[in-house]
Amino acid sequence: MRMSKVFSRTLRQAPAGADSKGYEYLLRAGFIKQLGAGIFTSLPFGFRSLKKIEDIIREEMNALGGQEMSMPVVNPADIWKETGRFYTIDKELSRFKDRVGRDMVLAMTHEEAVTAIAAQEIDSYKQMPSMVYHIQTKWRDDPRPRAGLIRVREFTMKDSYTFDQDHEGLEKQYAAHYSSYFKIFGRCGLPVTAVGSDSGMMGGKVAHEYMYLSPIGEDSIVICDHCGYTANRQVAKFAKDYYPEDELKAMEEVETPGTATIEDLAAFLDIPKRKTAKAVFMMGTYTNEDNEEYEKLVVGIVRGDLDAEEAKLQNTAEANSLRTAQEEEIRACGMEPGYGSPIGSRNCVVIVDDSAAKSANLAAGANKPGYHYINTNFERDYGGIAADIASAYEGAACPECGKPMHLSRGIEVGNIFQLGTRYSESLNCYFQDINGKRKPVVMGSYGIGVGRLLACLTEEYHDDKGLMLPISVAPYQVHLVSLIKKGEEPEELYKALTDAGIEVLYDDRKDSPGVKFTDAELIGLPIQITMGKRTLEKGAVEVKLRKEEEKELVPLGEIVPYIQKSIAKLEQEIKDSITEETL
RNA sequence: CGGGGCGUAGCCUAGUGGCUAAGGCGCCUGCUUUGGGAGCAGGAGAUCGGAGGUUCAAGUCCUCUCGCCCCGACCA
Repeated sequence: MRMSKVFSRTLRQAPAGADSKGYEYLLRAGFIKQLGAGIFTSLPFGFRSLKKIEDIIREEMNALGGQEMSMPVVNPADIWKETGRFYTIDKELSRFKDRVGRDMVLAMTHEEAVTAIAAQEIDSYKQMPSMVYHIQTKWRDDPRPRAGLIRVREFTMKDSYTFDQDHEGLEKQYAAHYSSYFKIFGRCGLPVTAVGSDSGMMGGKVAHEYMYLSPIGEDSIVICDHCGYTANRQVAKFAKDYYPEDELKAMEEVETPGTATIEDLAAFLDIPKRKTAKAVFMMGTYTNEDNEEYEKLVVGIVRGDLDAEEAKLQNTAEANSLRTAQEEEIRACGMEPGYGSPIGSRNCVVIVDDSAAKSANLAAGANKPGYHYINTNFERDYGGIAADIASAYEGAACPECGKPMHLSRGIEVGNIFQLGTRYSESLNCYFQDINGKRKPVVMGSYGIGVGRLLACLTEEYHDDKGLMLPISVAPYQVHLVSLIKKGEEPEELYKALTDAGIEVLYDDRKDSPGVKFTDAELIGLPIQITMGKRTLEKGAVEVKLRKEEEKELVPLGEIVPYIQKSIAKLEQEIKDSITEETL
């Protein structure tokens, strides 16, 4: 490709709003262009990188026996109604009506579509195990897109789906994906950590997320350096201390003026925070049998020294979603904000973290401003579901080995879910087993955000001059900078390299050397060749790797094999860095 | 959905009631220049996001509206 013909242009200044370096360089180097909030065009450079990522994914999916296909972005709403997600997912799912008034949705994922198709294709155990995938556009009307390609509304996702006759088969395909994903991210050069995760709207039980650790990440993940336990904070377990006591003391109301927070209460009563119980009030959205939505107050109780984890609370409460409750809503259920506890409450779901359930004689709100009870005890004084709803914190004890864990920020670039039979049952995707028995197909679902992966790579691979993407995903392999005004040498070299199958971006522009060098660093192709009068007189060109400072003088006659060797070496470095990971 | 910020040429910005909206980068033409974002000369490019209003006069003030960014809520 000739720089003089490239459709996009490089920018000297970052457009306003480019808040991270990776995003800034993607814009400045002309990889992407924003069209609306969370809506981006991939310009030719960006498109080439994305295609390379897709090809890596494609190869690895094919290696697992996946069959590529393509499912439609627009789905009839019926199938989404059958699985219930038409009703349980909020505005993130865009709905519209076609010309005759039929409900339609823009697919934000394809469990419904793939299951509906599989229901027609699969009817025998002999057809499984089976796996299909596609790399396709998704639309999710996220309330707040941000950080360039990290969180967008329209994006490309690889999603694969597995079909098995039993759970054992699913586990095999799941484990195969688990390893395959490490290979994919490894081949792209992206370091990732797999963490146990919340299955969220997907349903199902087992799920992992692949996290690129970065301070700009929006997820908090918990890591035990000692034994390797990792989990998204939304589901992270940790070893809790309990404080049972032999004697359950009598509950007693005490006046505690101005103690609406746990800190104030503990100080006022002169007790440690762990001797108190904290209440969080959320409004949960539920769906009844007629698919009508209704709200119910969800009360989470955790011991005062811990915090509640909303995702855990939502899962335990089996709510579609949670939002912070307003004061009137709390009072309507017989509780008092700031002085609240489930004692005497009504019409609400009470979830009690085991930290509070298994600790005795805690101080809790008396549901009356300025008053608390002391010596409250779960089951004696109030009921509810005992579960783990506490949030893991920096230094919390590992649930596996007991050593302190730490928190990190991460960006989710991929996820894998064991769906089970949730979708096959609701969409009637059944098969006959070897005994002729009808059973629902056991499914798995596996995603990778292609654009987000590129965004993470640009966060990982840049310096103060621009991008430096790994050769496996860079838009071209070689940047040929010509400083020659007259003569056919640059054209000949460009042709020789291209003829040898090397991907070359050839800067044939009339601009000054400074402009060309700066652009070459900004775009950051892995290998840079400079052809100038200075070295051409000696019959040589200069070769430099983007990530290194040293320049090499290479005679023109040897340049093609030299570059081929450099490419092979860079590719080998990536291969060598890939570690095998198994579940 | 709550809070904050910003919309002036492809990009960055100035202009805070008064003459024909200013500058830098980029772009076009010509000449010169060519190993680190060149120089000179000439030129094109803006219904100042949109609508309404106040005023003798609005990019500037007011109202509404649309869009974008950030924080929070939310989210695979």
